Order: sequence, then C-alpha cells, then structure tokens
Amino acid sequence: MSDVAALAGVSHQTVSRVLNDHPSVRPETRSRVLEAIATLGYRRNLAARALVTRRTGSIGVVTPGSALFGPTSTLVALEQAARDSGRYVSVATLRSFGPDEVVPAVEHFLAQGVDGIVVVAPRTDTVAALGSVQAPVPVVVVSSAPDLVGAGAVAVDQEAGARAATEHLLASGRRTVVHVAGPDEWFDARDRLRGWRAALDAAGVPVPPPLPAGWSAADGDVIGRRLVEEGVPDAVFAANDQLALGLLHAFRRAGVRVPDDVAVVGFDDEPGSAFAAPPLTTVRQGFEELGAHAVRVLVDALGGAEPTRELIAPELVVRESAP
Amino acid sequence: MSDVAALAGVSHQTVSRVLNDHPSVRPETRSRVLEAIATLGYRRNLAARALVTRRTGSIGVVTPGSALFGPTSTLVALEQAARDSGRYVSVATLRSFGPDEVVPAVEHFLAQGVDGIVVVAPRTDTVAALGSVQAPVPVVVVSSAPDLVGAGAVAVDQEAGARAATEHLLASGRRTVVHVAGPDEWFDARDRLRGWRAALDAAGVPVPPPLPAGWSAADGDVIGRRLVEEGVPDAVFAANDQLALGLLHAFRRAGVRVPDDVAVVGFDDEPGSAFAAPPLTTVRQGFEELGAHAVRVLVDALGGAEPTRELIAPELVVRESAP
DNA sequence: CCGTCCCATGTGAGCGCTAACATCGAACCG
DNA sequence: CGGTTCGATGTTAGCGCTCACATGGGACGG
Repeated sequence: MSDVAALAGVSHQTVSRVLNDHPSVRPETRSRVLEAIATLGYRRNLAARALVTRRTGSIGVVTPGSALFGPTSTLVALEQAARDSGRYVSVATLRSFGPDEVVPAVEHFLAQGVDGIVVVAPRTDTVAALGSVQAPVPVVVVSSAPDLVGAGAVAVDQEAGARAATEHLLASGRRTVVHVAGPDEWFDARDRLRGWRAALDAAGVPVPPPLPAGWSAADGDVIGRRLVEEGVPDAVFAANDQLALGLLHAFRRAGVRVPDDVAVVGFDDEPGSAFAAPPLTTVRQGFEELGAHAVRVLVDALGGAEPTRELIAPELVVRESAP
Repeated sequence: MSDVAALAGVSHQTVSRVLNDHPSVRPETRSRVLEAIATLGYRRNLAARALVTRRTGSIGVVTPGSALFGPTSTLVALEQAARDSGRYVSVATLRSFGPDEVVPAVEHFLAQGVDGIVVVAPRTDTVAALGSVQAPVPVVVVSSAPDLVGAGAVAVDQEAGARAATEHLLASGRRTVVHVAGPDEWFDARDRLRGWRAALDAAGVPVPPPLPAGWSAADGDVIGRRLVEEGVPDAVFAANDQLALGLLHAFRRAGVRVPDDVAVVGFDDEPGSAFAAPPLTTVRQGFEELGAHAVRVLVDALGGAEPTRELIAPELVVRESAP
C-alpha cells in the first residue's frame, strides 16, 4: 500500500480512503491512486483489514456433506444471496451430524472472524450440537427446529407441503394415503410425517402406519415391492422424490398402474421428476427464497435486529402420477 | 491472548507455542495454558495470524452457480478433500461464465489471501477469462481445457466415457448411434461429442449429425419427440442423464420401446437414474476422486511441485436401457 | 478583513499474532 | 568442575491496514 501511495504521491491513508470509497478525496487524486494501483497490480490485504475493522465480510456456512438435492440447492442459494449482500461464503461440510463435527466447524468460523454463521441443520442432532457453542456473532439455522435459543431460523414449511400433498390425494377420491417416511432424525422427515397425519386426521380418515425408509430411490423400490406383495394402497405420499421414483419403479415392474391403481406424490421437485414415468406430482420447495431469507435474517441481526424465524410456503406441483 | 497468558502465568509467546503445537513446551505448562484457554473461552484470531504468516489455510473455489449435478457434486468433493488436508474452503459461485464474474471472484480470493484457488470451469469462456488474472498462488482448473498455461488441471476423461458408451451400443448390435449433444460452450459437451465421433469412426460406422441441446430433461423430451416424428434410430447416446430421461419420456409417450426399438445411454449416473423407466445405462464420473485429485495437485504445487494435469477414468454402468 | 467552518490530506498508534532473537538454568561431557 | 549444549521461556518488532486526530488552506459570513 505504501508503494501505491509513493507512486501516486499521496499518503497511505489517502490510498485507504480511495479503496474504501471515502467521499472526501478529490476526483483527480482518486484517479491518480487508482492508476497507481493498476500499474503495480496492488491488491489489498483483507486479513490486515479484518484485523482492525473486526469484520471480514464473510459468513460461514455449515452444511451436510452429501450431494443430496435439498442441501446442495440450499448451499448454492445461500452463496448467491450472501454475495448479493456483498459478502463471501466459507463452507464446512459435515460427514457426520453430531457435535464432534459441528462444533469444530463453528469454532473455526469464529476464529476466522466471520460476520455470521448459517447452519443448514436438517437433523436433530446437528441442532443439539449447536447448543454447546457460544457464538459472539449472529447464527441462523436453516431448519424447522422447534427449540432454537437466540438464533434465527428459516425453513420451508414442510408440514404445510405434506398436508397439501395429502389433501390433494384425498380430494382426488383416494380413500387413504400411505406415507413412506424419511429418516426420523431429519426434521424434514418428521414434519412431512406430521403434515400427512394432520391431513388424514382432519379428513377423518384412519391413519395407516407410516413406512420408515431412508431418502434413496433404492429404499423406495424396496418399500414398493413390499406394498405390491402385501397389497397396494389407494395412494402413497413419499417423503421425497427419490423414494417416489423407487416406488414408481417397483410398481411398474409389478404391473401396477400409476395413477390408475395407485397415486404417488413425492417431495422436492427434482429436475428429472417432471419426466418420470409417469411424471411425478410433488411439492416444490423454494430454495432460492430460503437462501435469500436466511441471509436477510442474518444481515438484519448484524444490524442489531432481533433474529427472527421465517417460514416459506412450498408449492404443490400436480402431474400425472396423482392428477 | 494476553489474557490467557496472564491467567496461565506465562508469556503470550508461550500461548502461541501451545496453539501451534510447538514441541518445546513443558506438558505441565501446556495443560495450564489449555485450561486458561478453556476458562476464558479464548479463540485465536486467524486474521492476525494470516497477517504475519502470510498463509490463511484456506482455498478459494470458483464454481458455476447452478444446482446441476456435476458442479455441485464436485464442489462437495472439493470441500471434503480440502478439509482432509486441513484447509477450509471459500466459495464464489458464478451466475455468468465470462470475465466480468470470474475475474472479480479470483481477485477477491487473492485479496483474502487464500493459499490456492480451484476453478471449476466447465465452459470455454470461463477458462478464457482466467487468462487475464495474474495469480501469485497456485491455481488448479477442474476442466479439460486444452490450453491452460501454468495452472494445474484435473478432469474426468469425458472422451473416454463417451467412447465407452458408444462402443457398448455398437457392441450390442446397434447399427449406429445418434448423439444428443450438450451446449457447445461446455468442455464436457465437446469432449463427449468427440468421444462419440471417435468411436463411430473407429468402427467404420457413418457419423449421423449430432443433435444440439441444453442439459435439461425438457430438452431431451423435445429432441425425443422430433426423433419419433422423423424416425427413431437404433441407439441414442445422450450427453447427460437428464437429457436421457427426457428421451425416455418422449419414447414412452410415443409407444417406442426401450431398449427393444431404441437403446439409450446417458452420462453422470445421477441418483435416480438406476430407477428410471427403464433403468438407465450411463457413465459414472468419480467426483470424489476428482475433488481429491484437484486438492492434491494444489497442495503439491504449494509444496513447490510443478502443477500437473490429471485425467480420471469414468466407468460405464450398464442397465436395462442399453443392455 | 478576520474568524469560523469544512474539505482534503497527513501522522501516529495499534489491531492480535508469530518470527527471530535473547535469556536462563539444567544436563551433560571430558 | 568448567564449558557447552539445549530445552523452556521471555522480549521485541512488525505484518498491512484503518481509526482518531492533527494540519492546512480555501470559502463564507459578519
């Protein structure tokens, strides 16, 4: 920086002012400094800047380390929203979900001096781990955890989505709806299950036992085969599109017609779902909106606002698998 | 840090030594310092550390800002590989691919003092943009760009994958193979096209004109309808799984049987592809390996080694759509 | 015409850390 | 038993930047 100052014939402080868009620099001086910067290929040292300003202009994101559609979509959306607010993103992905991975990741971000932290915590244990960290910066959790203390929270309203899906199936004349549930440690899975149950209850329909599964199409296939053996129900609401794809596969194999014999609804609206056989009725989550909200809550908290909780409404997308 | 030193009754330098695992600290002193750190909840300031060491222990990743399967899988793999090497990752996603987005992103990372940069550059224009930045740290490009100067490069051998797919179709008795090509600005699309052509040439089979498309299932559907109208070929090799799903959809609609009337092969092996109708023969790319290689090349370059180029072999996964 | 204000710029200090060197005492060796 | 070595610790300086304050000169008002 002093090199730039010398070349431009000003003090280092004036260079700093140019870099930070301080108003009281003569235009002529400013352009002289900018020229010197370009000539020397100077790049400011953000570490030194962070040291004195105590702000890095970056936010830390902790997210599950799988290539699952939901988390990765959220990550991309978060990054874009953060950059729209002039911030960069540091990422830590998790192989496990407990404190042993979450805590060090958060600690690192705090040591790094991030302005705030977003934790994509789809599982209960991740949120539990979060309780043991004392963070001097705002923390926003992307998750519908019911018991977050002092942290902001943003989530898609999984329960509403599941309710809409179930109601749609009932409204189209199906007598009952079987639910293929995601892993119980995932909030999303629990909430979808709850929404499904609520819709059945509200309609006065008996609630069949939910069928527990993972998130994969292979799991859906296994459940589908079992259903074929034990008797295919009127309608199935799968906790995500992958499970639904597995179900469709098993039904197709067995000659069970969708939607004639059984209607199938998924959750996520993955890219390929519109072209499944048959095209899948599903629930679309607004990941972009989710990321934008999370960053906005974080930035507001940075500005002194109380961290809030926000719920985003998902959207039912009706296709042939459940018209 | 001085608070910790005072509480432990040592100098700040001893605290620093404990933090950096310096050998010559008495175990008793070390534990006293660690206790003081725990008591005070002290976290070291990495900005200050970076200022003097001139290393941040982080690497910058520039990657396309879409939720496409390939780039996001690569991103996750990169992050995990980086963390296995003790580094954290900063991310910048790109909405466009030209210099106007790439250059500022790289400049930011350099200002931030990253130890190295990985650019996931699936498109030609991104690599071109890279030429205009002078980086004082190692840069690794994840891309099969033919003309990278001074940068390391890591890629999956798209051409070999495409060749394997095409050869498989020919070996199963198909007379020719039509290619639904990805966008021409993408290296992957070009390389897959080249591999397809090479396989046909090698077999002495006439090369039908490739059918240009995007990457989406909707595009595949459109092309599929056109093929149905104009005459369905023996076999189709689609540039990715989404396109293949669209093709399957169009064929199914038209009563064209897969694989009896036409065999279909995709590329990527996305999670749902094994449960498509029919299950999709495709080419699996090793994204984890890709990420691990990229980080290894970067770390080697950090250690003074010449940046190298590495090519990863993909794997043909045979399923029912092209047995 | 002088005091006041404000705009443009400069000066000095210090953010929290590590590298380099200084110091001190104990162990070791001939 | 003195010199040497080395392990354990302390002292000092400075990384590159911004903040707070100082300075100086023109515009403006009475």
